[in-house]
Amino acid sequence: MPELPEVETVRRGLQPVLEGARLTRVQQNRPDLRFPFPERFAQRLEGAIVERIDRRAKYLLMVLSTGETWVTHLGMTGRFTLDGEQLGEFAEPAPVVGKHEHVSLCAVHGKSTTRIGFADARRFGFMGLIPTGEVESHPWFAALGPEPLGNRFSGAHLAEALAGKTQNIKVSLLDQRIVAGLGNIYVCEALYRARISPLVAAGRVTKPRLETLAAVVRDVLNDAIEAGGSTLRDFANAEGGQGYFQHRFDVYGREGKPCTSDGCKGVVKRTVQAGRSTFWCPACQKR
DNA sequence: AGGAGCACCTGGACGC
DNA sequence: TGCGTCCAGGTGCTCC
Repeated sequence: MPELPEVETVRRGLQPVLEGARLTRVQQNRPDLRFPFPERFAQRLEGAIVERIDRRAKYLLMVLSTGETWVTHLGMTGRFTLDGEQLGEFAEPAPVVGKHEHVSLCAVHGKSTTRIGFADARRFGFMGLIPTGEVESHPWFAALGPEPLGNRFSGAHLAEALAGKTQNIKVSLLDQRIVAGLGNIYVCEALYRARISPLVAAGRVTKPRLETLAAVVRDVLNDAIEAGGSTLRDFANAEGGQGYFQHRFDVYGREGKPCTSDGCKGVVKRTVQAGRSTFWCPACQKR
């Protein structure tokens, strides 16, 4: 399930193939994903050169020579494949490429051509084409909070954004207006590392603890990006597509298992908040 | 206005 | 084995 680190891993994997490449043979296989594709989507990509690939929160931004930016959100199960091979795989079985492939195209870079596929079984992903100068003001981006790995994200920012909030800290951190790009997994992991209870009201977390939280959010994301990088290297080195990477989490998905903290006798608990599973250690995360 | 709840979608896990 | 049920979850919508 792609969260920010997985999207960043995919970005880095696409970069050498797409940047500077001309898009050809673009094929769109259905009218919609989560939302309808833009009008004349394939025609507007055809022949364009990808100037660079950026990322904002969990969105990939392919900046095109045509003045438009091709925006892709991977949703839950969106994935790019290069020449039919999986890119940036995380703890999931190899996909059946083809069955759910909704977009395919070729990236021509000098004399080499790479076939790129986009598959998305659950179709929670979506794509857009936005004039490059209007990306920031587009509804998908206008209200987004700061990048958790950027300079604007800090304990002070959290203190300001969460002041007076009675909503619990777990659900608040999932709010993309407060910080953009955190999903369920890394919010659980970050709260665990910061020893903050997911149940506590966001506005009641003290400033020093928010400083810690901001720091561990960066750590947890950077660790995952690093792991993703090694996944990509393994993937590139692997013959026959072996070597899928099983990302390790301290609490996520570990209900009933012992807490991994030194000396803690706690057991990881699953609690549902706003319809989402929260995994946490009630012994370590007391307030 | 902020927050809660739900729709969207499919595959995998699990129980009988 | 096969069928039914539940669960995963990011975003955007509706409703209070």
